[in-house]
Amino acid sequence: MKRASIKDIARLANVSHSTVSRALSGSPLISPETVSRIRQIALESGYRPSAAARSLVTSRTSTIGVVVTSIADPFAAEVVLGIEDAANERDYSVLLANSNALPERELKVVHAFEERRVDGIIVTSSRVGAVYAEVLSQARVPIVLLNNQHPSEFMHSVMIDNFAASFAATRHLIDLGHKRIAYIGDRFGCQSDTERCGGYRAALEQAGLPFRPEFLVPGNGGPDGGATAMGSLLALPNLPTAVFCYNDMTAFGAMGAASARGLGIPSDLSIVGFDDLFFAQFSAPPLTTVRQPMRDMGRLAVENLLKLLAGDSAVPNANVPGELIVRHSTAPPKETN
Amino acid sequence: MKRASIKDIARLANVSHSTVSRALSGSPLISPETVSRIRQIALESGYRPSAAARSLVTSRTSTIGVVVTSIADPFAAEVVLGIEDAANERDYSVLLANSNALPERELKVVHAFEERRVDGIIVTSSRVGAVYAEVLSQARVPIVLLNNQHPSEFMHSVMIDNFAASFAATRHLIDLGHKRIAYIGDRFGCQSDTERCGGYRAALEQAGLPFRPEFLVPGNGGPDGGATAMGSLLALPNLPTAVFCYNDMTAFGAMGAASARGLGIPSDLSIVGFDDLFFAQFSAPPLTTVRQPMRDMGRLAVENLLKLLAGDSAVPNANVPGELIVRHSTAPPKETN
DNA sequence: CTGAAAGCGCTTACAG
DNA sequence: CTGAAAGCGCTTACAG
Repeated sequence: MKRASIKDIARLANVSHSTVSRALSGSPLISPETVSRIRQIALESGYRPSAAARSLVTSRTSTIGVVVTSIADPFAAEVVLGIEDAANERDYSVLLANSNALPERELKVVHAFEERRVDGIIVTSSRVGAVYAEVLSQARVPIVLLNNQHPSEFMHSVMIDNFAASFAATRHLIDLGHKRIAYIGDRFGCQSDTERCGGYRAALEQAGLPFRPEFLVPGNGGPDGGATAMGSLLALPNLPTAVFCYNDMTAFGAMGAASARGLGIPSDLSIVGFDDLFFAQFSAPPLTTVRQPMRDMGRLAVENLLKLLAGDSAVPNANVPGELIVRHSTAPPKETN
Repeated sequence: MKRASIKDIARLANVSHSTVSRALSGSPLISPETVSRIRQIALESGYRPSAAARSLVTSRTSTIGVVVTSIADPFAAEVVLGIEDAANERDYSVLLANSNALPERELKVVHAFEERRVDGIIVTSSRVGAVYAEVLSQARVPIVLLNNQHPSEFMHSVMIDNFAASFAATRHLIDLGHKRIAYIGDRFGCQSDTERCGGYRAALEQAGLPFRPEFLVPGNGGPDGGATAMGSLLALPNLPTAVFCYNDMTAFGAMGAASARGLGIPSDLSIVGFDDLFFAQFSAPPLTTVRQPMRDMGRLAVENLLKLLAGDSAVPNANVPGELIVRHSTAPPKETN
């Protein structure tokens, strides 16, 4: 049994399908009685307007495309929750796609979004390089990048304030009395990493602490990278007493590696993460970290996207502050040297 | 600048738009030269077919709707990753919606899916009651429930084998020498909970161990529920030496509460979870748990949905085996009593 | 207040 | 092998 169309309703109501269309869309032209009669019939017949037919004429789909590297990444998941909530409130739907960081997938995803004529696109914490930026802009719709480098003036962005948050995280360690503080980063060259590292170095400098190149080691954003990086830090002749990590995942891996070598956290080594994933409160020990308001950032991304869609030409890029959450992975250093 | 349509290509190629349509869709009717000429022009003009226009005539959208309670739930996120991967491989897109366990959201989501004419729907680990089942079936498309009760014969389901997996988990504790084993469940009445509890009791019975009603306490699927439940367990005059938890989240909360009261895990108390979330390896201590192949279950859900869509009337409900993963939250009990 | 007509961008019988 | 025509389910000027 096919779905009822506007024509079916028209027949039942003895009016033209134009009238049905108007009545259902709340046009003030139609008489109140006609409207309620038509609405009643539509309700009874389980009528649902066809979004496809409507968007064919309005050339809007009320859907937004969201690309994440992987929805299984807890950061992305929280952001997407915020996106979907905000979208839903405004009667937008979200088309979700994982790029898996594969260029061919990224391409395919954008094609799918183009064919489905999404009204706008949000890209979350992927590494949007120049090539992908080019591909994305072919979709000719507003694009909001979340925690991404913003390579082009055509793309709006929502970013955590990496510099200030990292400064505060490092400052926390310094205030505790640490003088030998290391930084485990992401893969080299990613903008967030550069900015977080910048905040770390600025805090060191402001406190008059020397910057030691051997205390700066790259990771890969995951626990394995954190573990490996911690390994090379622990091979140093002079160990750090504290480590600021690019993100929580990195910190989890780093803590695991340090514990495995018999170091107590925070007694021997303090650790700070970045993100405040849900699990940061359950790690061993609960992690001191910088909270990113992930859901709010997701919401903000859709709000700004919608403004862009509405033709607002002056939507400023958003810079969102982080918040230091002190838990049990940080403490004063053992000996004051 | 508007997107090129089939008519624009037709004009450029000096053919009718019917020919363009056929050439682009690979119809064998069109001569090879014409096909490649048209394809070339389409490529140059950045042509993308309009999914809306196509689905208006084919009445298929190549879109599947996915409802989760919350995408921020790591279980749901892993499942959705599997769903999206499998869908993408078959050139389907996924429309994602969070119900937040709110009836009005559930209703709205289904309406959105209906208007967008999704080809099928997957509902993940929500509590699909009779009312929602009714609402869902109004969409008149195939529905696959993942780890949900299957209230109607019209809905296909993919389920973890709760009974066997819980039996194995409890059996592991028994083999370790535990005789006083508690179970922290989900909210009362959920089917997964009933089945997991069933496996627990069957293992007890098979080992000749008495079932103690006071060792059976409900949670709520989250860490807070696990913590509360652990609290009431620890108030008992005779403590259990091991606790099997409904899921990992519950176990995390339970472990936290036990540790907070000075109990060593696993020295004083063994804990087993269910799910094997990514973080189970990073908890304090790393959690012994039952692994659900979440991504594969997601993939299976779309495979079966697509079979249903293809008109296959005999797609059997899937029962997926879990796998016990032994980590460090379980050990033999202290004193053999 | 209501209707007839055109058109959004496709696919697909029906003719040739 | 190709084209003209109809139609999918809507919205929206244009008339009345």
